[in-house]
Amino acid sequence: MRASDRAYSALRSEILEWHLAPGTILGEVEQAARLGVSRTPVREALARLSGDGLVESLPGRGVVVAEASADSAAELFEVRIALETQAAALAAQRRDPAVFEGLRDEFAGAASLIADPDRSAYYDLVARFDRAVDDAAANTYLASTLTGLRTHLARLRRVAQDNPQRLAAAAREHLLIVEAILAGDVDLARSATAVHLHNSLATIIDAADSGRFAAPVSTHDPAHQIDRTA
Amino acid sequence: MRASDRAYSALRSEILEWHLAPGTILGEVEQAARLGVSRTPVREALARLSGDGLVESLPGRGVVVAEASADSAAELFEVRIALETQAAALAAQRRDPAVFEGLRDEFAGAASLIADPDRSAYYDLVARFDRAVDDAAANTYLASTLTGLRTHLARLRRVAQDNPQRLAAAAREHLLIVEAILAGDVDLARSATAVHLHNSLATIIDAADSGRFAAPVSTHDPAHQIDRTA
DNA sequence: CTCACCGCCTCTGTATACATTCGTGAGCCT
DNA sequence: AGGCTCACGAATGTATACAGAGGCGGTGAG
Repeated sequence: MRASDRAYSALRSEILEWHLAPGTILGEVEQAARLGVSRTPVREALARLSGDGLVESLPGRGVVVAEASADSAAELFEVRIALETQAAALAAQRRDPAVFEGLRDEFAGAASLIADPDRSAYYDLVARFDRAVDDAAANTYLASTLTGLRTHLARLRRVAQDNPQRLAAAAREHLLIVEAILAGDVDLARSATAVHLHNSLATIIDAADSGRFAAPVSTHDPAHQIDRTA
Repeated sequence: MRASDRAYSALRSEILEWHLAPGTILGEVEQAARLGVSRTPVREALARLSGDGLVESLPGRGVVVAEASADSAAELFEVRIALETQAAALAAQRRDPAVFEGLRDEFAGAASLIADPDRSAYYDLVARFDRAVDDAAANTYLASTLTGLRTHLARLRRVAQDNPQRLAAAAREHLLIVEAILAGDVDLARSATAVHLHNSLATIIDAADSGRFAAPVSTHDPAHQIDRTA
């Protein structure tokens, strides 16, 4: 694997998992030393992250980790609802029934996945659902744009933890979307997706309002963290 | 201006203007020599172009200019319609009337701009309209995504030349969108945008079907050296 | 004590040298 | 004659050296 890929992956997951807090300055030399590569791959990684919108390159201040707020979540969902509903509608027209029959059964039995304190199995199911919709929609622009948006979503979800009740409701909403796609019901696929995303956003806004938004998680060596309180 | 910015701008316009045909291999050394910079800024430019989706980096074959077909135009518009309608709807809610009153008058008198064989004034008006909608929608994700999509559109428009009748119709469609936004009519703004984009795509598909899509490829013009004094 | 100016110093931006990998072509073997 | 293998070469990927610009701190003056 290329050093630039490793640098990109490392920085990307650290940002998504809030090990690197918004506002953190990512100096090339510092990151190169920390990641054990030279400045060149770090530069390439930072350029890719900038393209993803995960970092901003401020003139004079270098590259900093982008902000993530409840406001930006609302903006994100204004775009995401428009695109996911379109993707669901296209998927309802073009889907391969076999794939979504499998997903229907999985979402129908998702309760056991949610019961597991480690929810990675459930999130994995959702990820497979997203990919199935993207594949069925058969639109590269749509898929790549949605992938970018979901990246930002993953960053927000980290702080606005879903509670079990919400996850159970989300599973039912997903089930309805899958059934609509299976039935080839374009309008219902669109509406069910809009409802699901509306509720998801409401959950995030709710978490933000109750103050669960501000706590960045850091399991990393504090020596590598930059003090933002100064 | 940085050398990497110059390299990016130069390559970007050459791709958009079809001076670099789809499938052209962009070797780092070759481009560095041609543009008069070293490989480092060229690498950064190619990385940004790859993020824009204007080039693809094939493993082993290097970086090649991305394809552009009528099929990809259809895909592009599936996304673009979803987002532009959303942007128009948001703009109708949040617009500053003064800006759109000015645009309304300009589109109402656009006939003279279209009559001009050099249509850059008209295209400039459309670009200002797009920016005004983006500003009014007040959504950074939406704006940046649309900017990316419009980049690809500009590449397609180059080969599917709009005819004067189509441009006149487009100006009327734009006028209706502006009026809807001014009136704060969310549904009409959405619908009028959908109609406009539907017609735009139809024009492109039509151009493709009548063979006007093929190859306006110019020869390799060494005069495209970038101006280093700028 | 505060503000402004100057200088240092670190940072980014660029160029270039080096290594590694992959494609291509030729030659040999089957 | 065709296919496989090896070697050469050119390309990318990486590291590092160098230059310029900008920020920050120190010092001096008001």
